[in-house]
Amino acid sequence: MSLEQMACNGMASPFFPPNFLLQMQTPHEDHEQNQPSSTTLNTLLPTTPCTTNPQDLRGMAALLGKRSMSFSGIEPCEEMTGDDDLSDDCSQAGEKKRRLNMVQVRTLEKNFELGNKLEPERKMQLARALGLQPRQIAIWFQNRRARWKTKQLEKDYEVLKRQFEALKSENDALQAHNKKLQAEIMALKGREASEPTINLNKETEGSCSNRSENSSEINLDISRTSAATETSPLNLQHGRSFFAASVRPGSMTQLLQGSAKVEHGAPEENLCNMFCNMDDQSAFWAWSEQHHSFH
DNA sequence: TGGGTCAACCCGCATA
DNA sequence: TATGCGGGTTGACCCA
Repeated sequence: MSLEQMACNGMASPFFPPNFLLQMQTPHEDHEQNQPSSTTLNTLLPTTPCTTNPQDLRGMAALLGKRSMSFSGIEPCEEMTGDDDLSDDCSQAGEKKRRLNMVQVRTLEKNFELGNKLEPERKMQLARALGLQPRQIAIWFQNRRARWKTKQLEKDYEVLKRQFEALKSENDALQAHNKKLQAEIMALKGREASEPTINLNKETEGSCSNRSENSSEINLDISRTSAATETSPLNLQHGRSFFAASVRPGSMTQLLQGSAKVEHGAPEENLCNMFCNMDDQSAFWAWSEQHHSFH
């Protein structure tokens, strides 16, 4: 006999004491546990809940939670009456979906907090304690993980959006400062042209060129720089080098390191990809705009 | 009545 | 090969 069959028949698990799950619940929940649980309800309700119209059970189900759910939980096989067609997991074929009651959901949530992966023993124990099929427990954990991931993605997106907007405003300020410096250079060049007698000695030229190489945000090739600036402030040919040079040293690393810590590594990887592959900026902007009304 | 939520299912993939 | 998981989807249910 398999574990699932044992749970299906309401047999005790060989791995955990019978009060394993109750021990994990808070006193508050113990109080609620005094309310009729799905298991104790079995003795209060007709012994054929699966064949009873769910609408008739809503009044009783309302006792279990704020929302008036239909009575939940597929009862153990031994509770089934007659020789209704049963699927492999003891549930009735064509049965209507029923929401889990508040006690079941709370217990499952507590267990999810303990660990979002479901070991077979825990699954069987939960199934037995909550009067659900082991498959229902597994499905609930799968769906719960999916919901958690969705929430996490929403959080990551919000963090990323704030960081991007901060970075963009910083970039705008630097662009403005760059333009101002270029204007000053233009003025100096104009003055230099009007005074051709001034000669720069070789030492000065060398230091000047070195400086221009080291501080790449000031490009003395005015024609090229201004053209690039006019067409697009973030023209990637020049914009990227400008971007890399103008952002404070390590600020990008800090930005990425400061992103939301998540258990799965993918979002952090995506962060890197997003910033490292900024060639397709139009796509990034479109995505950003598209997801603006995420909430 | 349309949209949101959730249990349940299906399919492909990874792994022991 | 059995099992579990993730992603996507379906259908029941609830609510404004």
